[in-house]
Amino acid sequence: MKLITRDTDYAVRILCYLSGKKERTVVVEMVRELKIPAAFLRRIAQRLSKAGILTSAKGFNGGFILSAKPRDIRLLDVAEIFQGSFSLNDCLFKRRICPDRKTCFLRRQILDIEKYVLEKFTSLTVGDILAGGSIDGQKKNNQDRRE
Amino acid sequence: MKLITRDTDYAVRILCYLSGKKERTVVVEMVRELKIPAAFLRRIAQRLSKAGILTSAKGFNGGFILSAKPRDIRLLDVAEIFQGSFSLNDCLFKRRICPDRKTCFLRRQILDIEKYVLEKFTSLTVGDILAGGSIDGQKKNNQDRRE
DNA sequence: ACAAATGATACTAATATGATATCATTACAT
DNA sequence: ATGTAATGATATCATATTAGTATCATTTGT
Ligand code: FES
Ligand code: FES
Repeated sequence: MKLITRDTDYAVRILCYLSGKKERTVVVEMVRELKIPAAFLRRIAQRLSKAGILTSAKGFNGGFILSAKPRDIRLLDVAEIFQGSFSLNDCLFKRRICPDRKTCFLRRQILDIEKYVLEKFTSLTVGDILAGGSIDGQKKNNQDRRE
Repeated sequence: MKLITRDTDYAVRILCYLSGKKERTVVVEMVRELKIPAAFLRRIAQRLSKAGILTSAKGFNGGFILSAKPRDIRLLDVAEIFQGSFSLNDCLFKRRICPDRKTCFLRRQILDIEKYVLEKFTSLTVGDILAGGSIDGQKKNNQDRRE
């Protein structure tokens, strides 16, 4: 089971890479550095752009650039582009099988987990990922708190 | 995204239903009550049986019965039968893309979530689900604690 | 021997994920 | 204005996972 799908994964990489850039960056360059299949990377960049996370420019000096600072790009927003909204309890009502969803204990537990994931993914930003990767430590507090 | 797949979901229902039975119960009866497609329900019961969670008997007075008390059947064990082991961070190493997994902050976060889910699913038993569904309240404490 | 049950297993269908390919559009440079 | 370098939009294909079906073999009580 995957919490993060490949597209999201690639998207995060792309965003991390672009965090180090001040100017627009072209797909071929990203491909060179990130080793992601070109056509796929392009489509991902396009979706990020459409979602407003990247800003793009066509034509000669075109390319992609972050629309916001790394620490203002939340993992949740990125993940939702590719994986839809995070709702973990598709479990039952969809097909109306659970006898009584109001009192369903299992459902409450899953909602709890969902809440936890949501909090993590909301507080986690591209900036955090970058900082955690190189600097390490100290960054732990802002997500060690639930509710 | 689903944390619990349909098979697991059905399995839990089956287990809950069988919790109310002292004698072996036959597939057709479960189908009648649970409205799960017969062939599918049967296959699920068989897998539960193979995993030792149900005990089965062939032939005339055959059927399925719980192998243990409801409160000793953990959701984790059930889920793992149908969904494999719970590891949420398939994210990267599989294809060796993440530059440095030792310091990867994102990975640490996902491991955190994984741990949380594992704890919930380990402490949650069929007994809890039953109790939560009918009695309500009071049962909350044993899973409101992480780590 | 027969009927009632599960055991084992192979198959099909639908959906989600991962990846590719192609044509349209824009923008700069000459 | 024309060519080229870029992204935009979209259609298609491939693979994996999930959901569900079908069938034959085996066991057991009467
Ligand atoms: S409502 Fe989801 S398991 Fe009961
Ligand atoms: S190791 Fe999984 S995101 Fe870096």
